[in-house]
Amino acid sequence: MAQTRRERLRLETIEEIKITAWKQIGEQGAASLSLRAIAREMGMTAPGLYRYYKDRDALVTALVMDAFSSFTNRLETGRDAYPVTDHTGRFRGMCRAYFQWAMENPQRYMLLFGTPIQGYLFAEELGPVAQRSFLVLQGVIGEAFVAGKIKGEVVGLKLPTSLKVQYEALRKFGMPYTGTVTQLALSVWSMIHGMTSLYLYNYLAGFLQEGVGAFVEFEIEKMIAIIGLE
Amino acid sequence: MAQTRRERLRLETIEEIKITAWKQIGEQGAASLSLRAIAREMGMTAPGLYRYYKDRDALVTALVMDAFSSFTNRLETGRDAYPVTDHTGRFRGMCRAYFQWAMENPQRYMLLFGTPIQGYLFAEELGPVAQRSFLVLQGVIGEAFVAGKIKGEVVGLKLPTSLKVQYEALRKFGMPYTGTVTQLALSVWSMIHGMTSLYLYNYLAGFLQEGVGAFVEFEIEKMIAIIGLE
DNA sequence: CTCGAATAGTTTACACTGTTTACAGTTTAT
DNA sequence: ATAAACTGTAAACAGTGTAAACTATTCGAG
Repeated sequence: MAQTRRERLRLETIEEIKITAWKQIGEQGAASLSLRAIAREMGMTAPGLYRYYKDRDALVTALVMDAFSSFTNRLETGRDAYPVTDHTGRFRGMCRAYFQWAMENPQRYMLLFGTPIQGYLFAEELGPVAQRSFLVLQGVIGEAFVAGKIKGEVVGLKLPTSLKVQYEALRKFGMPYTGTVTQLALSVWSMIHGMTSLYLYNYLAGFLQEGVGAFVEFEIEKMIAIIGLE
Repeated sequence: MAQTRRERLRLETIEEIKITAWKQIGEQGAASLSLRAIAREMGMTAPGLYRYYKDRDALVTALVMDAFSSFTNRLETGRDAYPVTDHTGRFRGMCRAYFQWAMENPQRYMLLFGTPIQGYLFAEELGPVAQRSFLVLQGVIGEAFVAGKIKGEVVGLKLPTSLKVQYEALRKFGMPYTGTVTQLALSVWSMIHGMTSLYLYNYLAGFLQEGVGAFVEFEIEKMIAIIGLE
């Protein structure tokens, strides 16, 4: 017997807690997430939740992990809409997926990449999950690089030795690509994240009413041109 | 008599509240800013603070405004370390100032560009102050453009009409530069903000221990090269 | 200088929050 | 059937922001 009745109920409750939490985050933002409100909506008392999560931070960590895998899955889906040989398409698909996921899940994105909530410190177990999403980006660029499809002048720009040293050190810990690729990936990530978060925090609203999509599209094409993706 | 005794004390108290608030934000982060804690440290009771700020949000707004002007001043100082004819220098100086200010005032930066705290909605009176900091960036690029010192191919990339239309509409509201300049400025802002916030939120720590400075420097030079600043 | 008004601050109170402890009820395994 | 494990509640503690009532101080005008 794989699963007793109680175990099943337990998993369902854990799920219901998270669903209720996301619902409230969607309605009122991540910062005002309240255990008591969750319990209230679930028809139970607040201390009961402590049977499922050690404390508020543990719940937040679980939410962040779920959000990260949803996010990463979306990046992969966007990438895989194009064949493995179409490096430009895969890059474009992934970038679009990034921004679209953020637009559809603004609160979730802020939870991942915004100011840590209420003294919430990045939990230990979160590292690997967070890196997985970066690996998608790095992979797209890395595979293009390996295939010789990155022909922009940026490749020529010599990395300062201080950076090269650090990136090379990472290779001994399993980093699969060269320093140039890592630098490019971090650069692209910064750009996409910058556009996304400026948009989500309403700093672009004064300049672009409905044209944010066009702005992002344009900048994606610019990145492709700069990298020299083929 | 320019200022009565009571008026002087009042201004001093307002100042002391803000100083105390910044002290606590620096120690424990912006999210856990507490009126009661501020009052406690000042040797008074919490409701007393309401004589000076309508509520917690009003205090936050005041803090954000102060932070913005400190930030903007720093950008201007960084820019003005180079003569008006040295557009590249001014751009570089401003970018460096941006990142350095954020590194020295991480909590302040997060307050400006991070997730809005506790249902705190961007206050009305904040718009102009926020835009002033963007105008510095736009001005540096705009002046270079006017002087014909932007010779990169990006200038050639044709803006989609949907974007062009929006930027041109802004010109009737006092926007001093062309659409190309605005697009470039928004792009550069996205990049710097992206690097800065990824760094501040510790997402770069896994890749770059002490080398963040080198990373940012490198990307600044890349932007200069891409824009074709001379 | 005196008196009424404005201001500054305290006390008290309310409605929230996360969390702990002690206890009761239910389910499971032996 | 019984003991152990688990799930939940009730009560309580220490925080929080904020409102109302009240007191003490300071100010400007007569």
